[in-house]
Amino acid sequence: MNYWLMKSEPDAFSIDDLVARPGKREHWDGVRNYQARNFMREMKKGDEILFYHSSCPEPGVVGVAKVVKEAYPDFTDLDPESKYYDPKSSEEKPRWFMVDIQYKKKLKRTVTLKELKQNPQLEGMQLLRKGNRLSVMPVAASEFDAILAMV
DNA sequence: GCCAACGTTGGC
DNA sequence: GCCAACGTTGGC
Repeated sequence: MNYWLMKSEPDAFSIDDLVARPGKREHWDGVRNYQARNFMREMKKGDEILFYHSSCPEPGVVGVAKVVKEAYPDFTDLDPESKYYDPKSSEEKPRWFMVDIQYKKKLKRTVTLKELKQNPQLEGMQLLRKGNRLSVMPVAASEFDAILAMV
């Protein structure tokens, strides 16, 4: 099994929004970065995901989800009304992909970015690299465990 | 709101 | 293929 981290702005879609969805699952649409897309295509059913809140008063890891459907075309890129519309995508040659994720748990409290930076076990974590802007990225099993142990 | 650090685009 | 200009992300 592999581990991942996915960022979401809680104003747009929070861990609580995931809980409120039917079946506590949701398709992760709107990723428009090739590296992030490629990571999503590597995801396997059952992989676990750290749910991260970004661009908010307290950025950090807030919960865990799992992959319940592997990568398939992100249909929002075909919809001219969508803000994720991409005229260069087509049904025959989809450009963007998404996965479905399902809620697993919410942490008792947010493990903040600040704390992550202070944990020596997490040195080298991709999230903490300077200038990192990826919204989807791999997490080492040891990092995943270390973060959950911080709660 | 600022700004660093990217990624993308497009002219050449 | 280079690179300047531009747009976006995301912490602060």
